[in-house]
Amino acid sequence: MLSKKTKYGLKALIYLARQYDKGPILIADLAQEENIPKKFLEAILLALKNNGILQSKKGKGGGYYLARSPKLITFGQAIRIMEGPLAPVPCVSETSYAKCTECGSEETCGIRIVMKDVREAMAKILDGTTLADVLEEIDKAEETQKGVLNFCI
Amino acid sequence: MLSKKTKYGLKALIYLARQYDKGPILIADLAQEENIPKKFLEAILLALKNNGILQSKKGKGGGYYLARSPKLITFGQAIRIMEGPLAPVPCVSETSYAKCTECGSEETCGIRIVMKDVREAMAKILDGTTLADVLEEIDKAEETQKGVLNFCI
DNA sequence: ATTTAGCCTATGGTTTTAGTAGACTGATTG
DNA sequence: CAATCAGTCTACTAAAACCATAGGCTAAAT
Repeated sequence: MLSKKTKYGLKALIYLARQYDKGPILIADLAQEENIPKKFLEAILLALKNNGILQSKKGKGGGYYLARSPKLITFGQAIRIMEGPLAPVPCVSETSYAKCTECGSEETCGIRIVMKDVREAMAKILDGTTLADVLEEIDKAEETQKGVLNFCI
Repeated sequence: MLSKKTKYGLKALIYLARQYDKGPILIADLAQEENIPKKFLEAILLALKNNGILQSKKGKGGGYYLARSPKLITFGQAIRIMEGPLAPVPCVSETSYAKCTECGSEETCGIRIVMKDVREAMAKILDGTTLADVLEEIDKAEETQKGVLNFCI
């Protein structure tokens, strides 16, 4: 399960993606708009900044904004920053491999064999989905919803 | 990341699958063989028993054994018992759905749209992989390893 | 110089994880 | 029947992770 931190972070990124090229957004506004504790959000955005996803401007007219186009930021990148590696076990992680403590031979570990597939399936989706993709999917879903609504009326 | 509890549990299940129809296995033996703290393993096996994956016999000649054929026990079943739902967010869980706290409209939530795909991909693998499958894959991997070894000699 | 708004450090509460201890119960066997 | 064996139950603890909150510091704009 994703932590609240990660969910907050993803919500913030989607919000910022929608406001892309509209200049810096205040933490306070973002927090209020998305119902996220302001101080907690500060820490999250800072982490995303320190990892190159966001940029910030201090002082009046300041705020946070995406470091690059929504087309170039993926869910995978963001989740790894906030939640850690995607891999269910460290020994199948591409981005931060580590030997499993007392897991005899790596090649013949049943857990590893299965989890390798799981990691790959997750990575394929999360590294293949950009913020721009998500905005598009949200818009599509909203259109569908509107259709349902009209149908009901 | 899988918890140690889950890894221990999976290891135990694979071990018991290999010993299937060889009668009950002692917790103590399993713990020693797989390097798992005995008391911790006790609790794990009990949970797996209470959820219908394992059965046990008390007294002399007792121990634990699979409740049914390794072909009928999947990784998905076991992981859900020890780790909880596969879904990254509760609102896409098939086995224990729950509304996400303050996630406005479910249909148009960007996080949900993506995580629905992730859950499906994971479930497809984990619910499609039985203990019997894993044993087979391990054997295959061991054959390959032996080949590598012979080649080196 | 003052205000604005992000940055940094510290702290606290709650929950989960990992593990331990010890008494209890049910089954077997001599 | 009693001794022994082996799983079951209750309780507890230490450490880590998670979810925040408080308050002062620093950089930028006017």
